[in-house]
Amino acid sequence: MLFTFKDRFPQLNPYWEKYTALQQRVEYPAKTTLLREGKIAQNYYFVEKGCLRVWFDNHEKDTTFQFFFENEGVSSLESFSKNIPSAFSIETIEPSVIQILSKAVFNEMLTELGQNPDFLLALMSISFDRQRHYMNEFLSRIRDTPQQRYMNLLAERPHIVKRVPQHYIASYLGVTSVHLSRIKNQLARKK
Amino acid sequence: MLFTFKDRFPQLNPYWEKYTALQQRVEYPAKTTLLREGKIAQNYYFVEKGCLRVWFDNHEKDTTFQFFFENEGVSSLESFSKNIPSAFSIETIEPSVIQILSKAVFNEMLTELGQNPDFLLALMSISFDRQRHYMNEFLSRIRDTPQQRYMNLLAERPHIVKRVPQHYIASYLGVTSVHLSRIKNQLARKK
DNA sequence: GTAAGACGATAACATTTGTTATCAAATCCA
DNA sequence: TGGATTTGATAACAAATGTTATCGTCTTAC
Repeated sequence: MLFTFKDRFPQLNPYWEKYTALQQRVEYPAKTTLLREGKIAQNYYFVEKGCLRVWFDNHEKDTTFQFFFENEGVSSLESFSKNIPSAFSIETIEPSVIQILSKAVFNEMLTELGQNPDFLLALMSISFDRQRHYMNEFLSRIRDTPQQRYMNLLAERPHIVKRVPQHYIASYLGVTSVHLSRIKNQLARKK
Repeated sequence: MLFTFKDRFPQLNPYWEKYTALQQRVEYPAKTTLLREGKIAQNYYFVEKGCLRVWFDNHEKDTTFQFFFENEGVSSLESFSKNIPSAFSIETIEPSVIQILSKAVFNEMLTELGQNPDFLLALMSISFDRQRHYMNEFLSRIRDTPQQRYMNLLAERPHIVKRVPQHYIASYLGVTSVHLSRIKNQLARKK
């Protein structure tokens, strides 16, 4: 699945710095697809400025399941490492500045660091964290009403609600944008 | 999460046989709780005869997310190995004969086999399989309508529909038993 | 600067699913 | 065996959510 590297394991930062130099820095306009569902991931993307969303095609509608902002990184780890088609797409929401780490550089990194226990432990830990993250995402979809999910988002990650257009929020909550409008209306009324 | 051992890795069966001897064999009536959500798992359960369901409390309702039949084994691996409260309950559906592997024996096993790469690889592989399994379960809940989920179940695991009471099937599909009746009615009509 | 498109609110209506209640059949158990 | 419980179907109604359409405002692109 997805993974995020930088600053999660400070002991790895020296290594990271070395490979940071090998990254490409690219500016993309809004709504640019970086990775298309069904394609094989070739890069790891690190957000310097702007924001991304990760989504999959759900019978013609789209289901967003994560947003990424400055200083967060993302790839389809499964696709990236096993050369299998990605289960989701990654695209920019705002015009964004992205640092790209290519698979070639990543593989070089793996070769060099693959024997380093810190590195392997970091990889595993990242992998487990992501598993837990997605498990909780999905559980929340089953347990909570869209309204509860929206209130959680407001309380815990208000920056998302501020920066992301409402129909993507709706797609993340699992409802239509019309219904999200209703939810906001109800909440405003209650106050 | 849950995990299943036996026969998935034939190369481990010799080891398994040894510990099989240390299992307890217990008969339980129907609807007996083996592990209660919130408690710390003390055992691994292997179904010799009968069937189990795994479920969690979802705002007073129950959400079933897996069934286990003969020759399948289950525990809350996270709870079991990290001594944290289990996220779900395990209970019998039919009167069942269960083989119990205690945590003490499991730990002994770990000590003895923890250096065996086959064993470690097997553990990791089992863990990844389960992750994928639950990911797909949850994805199916988001992507598919209850009717599609029911048809999948009929097509892919008809034994479940045959043996498990309908309200558990409904809880597994994520609908009320009343609605499952409606779904069955619609499907019958179409034929 | 202006036209086109994106975004968000709202209304009217449709569809899906839940809730409660009732009934009949099957099963359990004492 | 016979009463209690479980299981499953169905009806009537309620609640949640989707669909389509309209409108006003705000952005974006040229």
